[in-house]
Amino acid sequence: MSRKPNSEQRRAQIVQALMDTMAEHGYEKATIQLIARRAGLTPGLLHYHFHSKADILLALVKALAGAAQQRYQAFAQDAQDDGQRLGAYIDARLGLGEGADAGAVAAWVVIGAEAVRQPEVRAAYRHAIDTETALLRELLSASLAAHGKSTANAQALAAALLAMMEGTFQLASVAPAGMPAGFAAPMAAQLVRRFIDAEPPA
Amino acid sequence: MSRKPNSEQRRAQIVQALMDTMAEHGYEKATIQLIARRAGLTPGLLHYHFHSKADILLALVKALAGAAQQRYQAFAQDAQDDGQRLGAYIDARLGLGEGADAGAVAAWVVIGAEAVRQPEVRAAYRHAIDTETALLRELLSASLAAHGKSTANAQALAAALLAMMEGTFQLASVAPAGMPAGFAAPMAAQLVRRFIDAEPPA
Amino acid sequence: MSRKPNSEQRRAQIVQALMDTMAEHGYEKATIQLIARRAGLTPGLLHYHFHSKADILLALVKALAGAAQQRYQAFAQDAQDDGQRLGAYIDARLGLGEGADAGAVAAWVVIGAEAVRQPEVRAAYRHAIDTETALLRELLSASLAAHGKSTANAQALAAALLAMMEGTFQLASVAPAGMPAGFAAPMAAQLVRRFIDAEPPA
Amino acid sequence: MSRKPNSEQRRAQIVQALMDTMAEHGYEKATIQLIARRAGLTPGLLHYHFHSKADILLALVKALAGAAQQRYQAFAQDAQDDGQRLGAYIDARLGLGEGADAGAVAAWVVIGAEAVRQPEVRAAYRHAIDTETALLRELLSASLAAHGKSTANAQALAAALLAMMEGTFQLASVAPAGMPAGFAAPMAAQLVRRFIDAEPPA
DNA sequence: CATGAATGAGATTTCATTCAT
DNA sequence: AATGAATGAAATCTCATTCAT
Repeated sequence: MSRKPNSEQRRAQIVQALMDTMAEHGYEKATIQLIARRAGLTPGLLHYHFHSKADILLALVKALAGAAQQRYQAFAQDAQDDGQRLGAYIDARLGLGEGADAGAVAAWVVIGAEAVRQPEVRAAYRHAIDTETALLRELLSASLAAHGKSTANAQALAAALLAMMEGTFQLASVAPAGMPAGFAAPMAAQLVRRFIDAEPPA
Repeated sequence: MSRKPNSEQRRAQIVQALMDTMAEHGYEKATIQLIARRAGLTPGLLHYHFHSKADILLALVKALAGAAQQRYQAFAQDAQDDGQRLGAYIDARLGLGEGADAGAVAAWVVIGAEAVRQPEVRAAYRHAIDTETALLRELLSASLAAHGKSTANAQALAAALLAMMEGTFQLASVAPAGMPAGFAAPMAAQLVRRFIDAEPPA
Repeated sequence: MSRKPNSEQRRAQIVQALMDTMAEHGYEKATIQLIARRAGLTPGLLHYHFHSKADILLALVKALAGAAQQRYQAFAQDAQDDGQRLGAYIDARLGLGEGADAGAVAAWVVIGAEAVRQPEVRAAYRHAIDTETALLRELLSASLAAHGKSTANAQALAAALLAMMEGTFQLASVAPAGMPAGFAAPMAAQLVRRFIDAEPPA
Repeated sequence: MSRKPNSEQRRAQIVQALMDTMAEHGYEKATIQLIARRAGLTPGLLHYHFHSKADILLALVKALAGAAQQRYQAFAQDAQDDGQRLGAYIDARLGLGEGADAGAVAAWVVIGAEAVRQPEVRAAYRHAIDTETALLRELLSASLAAHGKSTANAQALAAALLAMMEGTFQLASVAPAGMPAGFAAPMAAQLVRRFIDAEPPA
């Protein structure tokens, strides 16, 4: 009798098409026409499933943040101690393993710039950053404590590490020359390890 | 008795207005009308002094890169050894001292995203990054050598440090909550110092 | 054992939903989606029961005209003479009694403007107006005759009175400040009575 | 050197074109394209001089209200007493003399319906109505007083008369059959005169 | 140098209508 | 009867760029 809803798939399809298009053209030049064409849909249908283009962007921000969380969960599954969990986190974010996606990274960079001007994007971006910072601080605090070190600098170290990650995404997207692919994760891990080793005891 | 040409002053005025406007609205929404209004000029005059809007953006990229160089020079003026020069660099980039400019930082973030899609912006952005990397590698190599350490990792460390800086700009522009203002420079310095201390000898 | 067709009920439901939506959003902005939502139906179903949106509008015009007729019939039921019938008419149109409906009035105003451009709406609107005029002229003629007055001006007086009613709907919908609620009917009645009293004898 | 501004003429030209187009097609179907074509301009230019289509409509409301005021002033110029001023007012609004404009009347009807749904139009419409009501009440009070009558009903009478005018515009635009052209003004004048004559003394 | 009106291409968005289920 | 996804035409609005003055 009634038609079977397929909105969820369609929405995911559209969000994915925005990501791909944005990675190539930026947000403004990722026109509804282009996104629709890439998704194999008509422009009108995009506005049937999303109120506005900005709404698709918000859905993408949430999708990327969620995917990052899942990626860490997958990487951390077999971790046995705090040090391994921290390593898993760094690998999940900076490593080249399964699921690394240059398009997603480029889209994330573009989102970071859109967050400068779109309040709603900024809020979603901040929420993702805050969640990451909290997780990272937790991991760092655990590692510091496991080595009998003070955790006073855990927050600042988390922020610095997160900044390094965001910056790595930026440089990887635009100026990949400087650092050989795959060096980011080990270097970040080493910086953290040496920092922790040199911390004063608790 | 010719009238004194004021082109250079006008161009600088326009570039500055683009920077201010971009920091608030992003690049695409920084319309010629808005830029002109902010500069106290008329739309037509902008195209008299610049061939296109993209040209103003390129001029801005170069202006910001040049200003960063100058800021380092000023900070390094009184440095007495390699360690102090490295500290001066970090302070010039991440410190809160004179000349720190939230607008310039936000504009730089937006430029980073435009570099994803505009080849000419990407080239100018890469050139700035490459110049920075070379300078930073030089400073790190000198510091490593001064401590009798191997300089093999200088390039990778330079890249990581640069990434941290770019990421700090991003987070400062959009999600300033995580790290207290002014903590970025000391934390970066400490990460570098401990890394160097732990490096094996040359 | 056939299922009972519910078309008539559905049609009435849809027409009512158009009226409510129009009173708030006007005709053009009363989209099929909005009307359907207000009726608790789906967009597709509206086109199952009506060929087009314009058709729903025509049905509404007729429904409102018919309701006005019924309202007069109900008010005039107990009238004993021509003067009471005329008073019943004025009360039915301008009074605040049972069945007065701000939404219907606002929708009628919107219909009046649509009649400016849609020939079919104009025809239906005119038909309603002509019917009203004829009835009103009849009532006025009877009252004039009952007072031994000439009925020569009955038509013009009917037109003036009808104009006052349409204008009252307009002002009540948009600028209700000027006249206190409930004053329209007595004032109209008084204007008519004094006009009739001052008419020359037949 | 600089270009001579012509915005005022252009704006007036555009407002006039909206009025003509609206009188024929209503507001929604008076597209920017149609208005531009009627004005002999390009669509882009309309948005250069007006922020939005709604802004053109607001300018039209004000222009029509202002024109009505001027028309009364012109008609009342030679009036010698209160009765003549009142007559001048009725003629200015309902008469067929110089400056009567079927297009303006139809546009005003459409504006009245737009006022139902657009708050800014409603505000401008109300302001015009309030101004008219105040003027009319003043004229009626003066006439009543001049005849030694109570002015207690001046406000209600003014409202009724204004409603009659608005309704006459409506019927003239859509259902001109009922009342012969030119009968509205005398009938309105007569209704008022007989009402005043029958009022109790002050 | 400077002005600001003008253009035109292209973007987002709306929406009545259709139709497979 | 009913659903709701899908379409495509058309609307408003934006904006870099041009150009007469």
